[in-house]
Amino acid sequence: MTLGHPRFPDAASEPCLAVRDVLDRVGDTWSVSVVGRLGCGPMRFNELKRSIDGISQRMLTLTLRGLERDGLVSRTVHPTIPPRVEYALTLLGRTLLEPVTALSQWAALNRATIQEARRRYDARPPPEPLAVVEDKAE
Amino acid sequence: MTLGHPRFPDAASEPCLAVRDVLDRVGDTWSVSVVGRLGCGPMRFNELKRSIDGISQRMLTLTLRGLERDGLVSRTVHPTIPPRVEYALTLLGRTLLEPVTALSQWAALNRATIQEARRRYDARPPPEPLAVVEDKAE
DNA sequence: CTGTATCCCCACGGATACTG
DNA sequence: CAGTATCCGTGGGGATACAG
Repeated sequence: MTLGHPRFPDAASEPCLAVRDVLDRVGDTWSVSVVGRLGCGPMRFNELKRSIDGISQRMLTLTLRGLERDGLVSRTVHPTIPPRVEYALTLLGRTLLEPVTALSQWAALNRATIQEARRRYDARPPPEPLAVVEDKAE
Repeated sequence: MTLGHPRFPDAASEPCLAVRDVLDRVGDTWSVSVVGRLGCGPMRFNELKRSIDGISQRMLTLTLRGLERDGLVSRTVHPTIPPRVEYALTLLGRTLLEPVTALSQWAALNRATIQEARRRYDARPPPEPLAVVEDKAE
């Protein structure tokens, strides 16, 4: 039953489905950034907004709501004037930080390689004009 | 310089940006599934298509092209009739399998918890009708 | 300060048909 | 078998304005 190529454990048979779950949550444009920032400690709304480059108010709210909904982030309102709302990772949210960090390290490590591969790929001549399509002078 | 709450290493200052890179590649609907399947060994196009539930021909092609472009997947054409094309993870692609698996394990482990959190969140009464809006009988 | 509500664009991805 | 081409719907996300 030995095969000619290395086999990983079924590291990806049903786990695949599980990954999609996480990615559906964390794969969007902003969740990781938010979780990342909160990984450094609780933060207020505008503090987050300022520290995450390019995020809109709307998206920050939506992202935070999503994370809160899934129990990854807690939201604490201090009923003062002006209002003060603090967001923080929950215990669950912090455990997520680990695999995400692993991913980020992989990314940091291989970013250059990937960009190079991409560059090469893009620089390839298109396969061929296929059949010469009789470009008859109209 | 001690603060009142646990601090993670800057696990997310610039790494954040790196993560986005990976997620832009792997965060889409199908990449992880494809990489996952290929983690079990090389496969042909339709073999992949059949083994990944719900993927369309178009998306399989696009996903494979993307992964190939980034040097994560190799594409080998056997010029026979009918054509035979084999896809496989490159070395780089295999290293990606690791952090992805970590993520999938996290997902598998916490899926139930998250769904429960989600259920509770959704079952919450809407904050309030705000101010009673004088629903005067028109 | 911390949001919600609207409008609007466009990229992702499905369905289908055609080709080497 | 292994794609490419086309059409099209949906929703993610930006910009802006308004509200408690």
